[in-house]
Amino acid sequence: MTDAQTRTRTPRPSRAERREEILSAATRVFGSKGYHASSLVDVAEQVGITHAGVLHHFGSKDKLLLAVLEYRHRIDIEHLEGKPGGLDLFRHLVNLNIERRGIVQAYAVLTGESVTDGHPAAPWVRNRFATLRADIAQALREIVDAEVAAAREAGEDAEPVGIGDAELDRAASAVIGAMDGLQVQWLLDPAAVDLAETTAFAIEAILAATLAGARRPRPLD
Amino acid sequence: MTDAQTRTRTPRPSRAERREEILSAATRVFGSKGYHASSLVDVAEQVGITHAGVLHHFGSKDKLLLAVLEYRHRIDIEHLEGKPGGLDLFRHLVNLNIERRGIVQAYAVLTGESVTDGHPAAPWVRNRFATLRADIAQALREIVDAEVAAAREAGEDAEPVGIGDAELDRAASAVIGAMDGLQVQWLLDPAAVDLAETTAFAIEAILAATLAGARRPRPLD
DNA sequence: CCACACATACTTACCGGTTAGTAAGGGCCA
DNA sequence: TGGCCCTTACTAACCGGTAAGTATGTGTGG
Repeated sequence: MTDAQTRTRTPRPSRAERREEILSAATRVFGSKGYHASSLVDVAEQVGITHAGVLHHFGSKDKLLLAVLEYRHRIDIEHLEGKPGGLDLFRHLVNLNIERRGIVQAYAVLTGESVTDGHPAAPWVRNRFATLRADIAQALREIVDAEVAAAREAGEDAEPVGIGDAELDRAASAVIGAMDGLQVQWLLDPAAVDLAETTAFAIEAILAATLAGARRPRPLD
Repeated sequence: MTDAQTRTRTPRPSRAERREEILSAATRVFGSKGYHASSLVDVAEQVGITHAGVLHHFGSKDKLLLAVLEYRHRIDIEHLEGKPGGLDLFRHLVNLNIERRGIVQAYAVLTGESVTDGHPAAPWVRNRFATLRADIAQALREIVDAEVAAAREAGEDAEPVGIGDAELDRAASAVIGAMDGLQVQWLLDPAAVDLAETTAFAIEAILAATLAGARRPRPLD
């Protein structure tokens, strides 16, 4: 009151700032130890408060987890800006994971944990997979359509039968699966797996197989 | 004492039988709830004893976990008998997972959980990945060699440059990753993913890309 | 065939520690 | 002064692990 410096001197974090601090800490803790193995005390002492202080902001541990997931999702789409389509989406996905090991670990741990019975993150993860599957299928559709159109324009003799939604969904699931599975291997043994290279290889392989299926009626079997 | 029925009436399970009962129950519990979220009481009451009885047989919760992993591994290789090589290995791997959802869940949960800091199952899972990677790389080697030899014999003009171990390891990692990642998606939403079909598709795609790489110097980039 | 010695399998009881969540009050800031 | 942030203090539950006692065997010597 006496002077104006109180305004910016020791700005006690506003509610929103404090919440972000807690969310950031919780992301770190949940990511490194998993949800069940983490405690509110772990999270709280990283922010410099007590675990009751955390509960003051988020009510319960489950609610904090969901807030963390939403928080990460919000960050992700902020970094994404204008959603890339087609091949750019895959380039983006490959690069995204290399940036920070912590983020990869958080996703891998929480995703793996979510398949346990009645896990609070299960609905969120399920929904995330569905969205991701749809986005990737859409990107694949763009690539396949462009490729088929190019082949047709070039006057190829192959019949451009196109490709159904089921095949695209299948390919999208395979892409997501390869990415997630490789992340786990990489986290456990970084020296044994080159994450970026192997992920790119797997995606290219699936993409090539999908394109092949778009031209021929059926590849093999 | 008065009669002889005491001898065979309630034949208390032998040590080996009891241990198997506990291991089976622990597999079920750890698989459905994860390791950290499970308690020895959970396991014990499925066998009809107390948690101290479980500790009598296995010493500690960590040792029980490791015993469960070894137990499952032993069952797996018993079912495998003479190790199949080449394409048979992949057929086996695809079919293995469809048999029982519980087993898939146990592997998925424990594998995902193992990437947390200092998890007791981490060394075991890491070693399992290494072994699996080597086995699959070997199977791929057989397939590629056979294919290249056939192409050469057919007098193709393509240069059969063969393929290096690094490429095989990369492909093997991709195969394992796709399998594991698809299992997680399937566990979370069985209606959204056809596990067998999508896994087969992914493996075929990676196999085709590997074979393509064995003929041409480099596919794309 | 039996009695005794011993080992095994388990139970009951308890320990120290940790958990999420609640209640109430203190202190800072407008 | 009044409201918000957070701490202190606490509860009830649960955890893995230990210790000690008990029932159920099983092997052995007479």
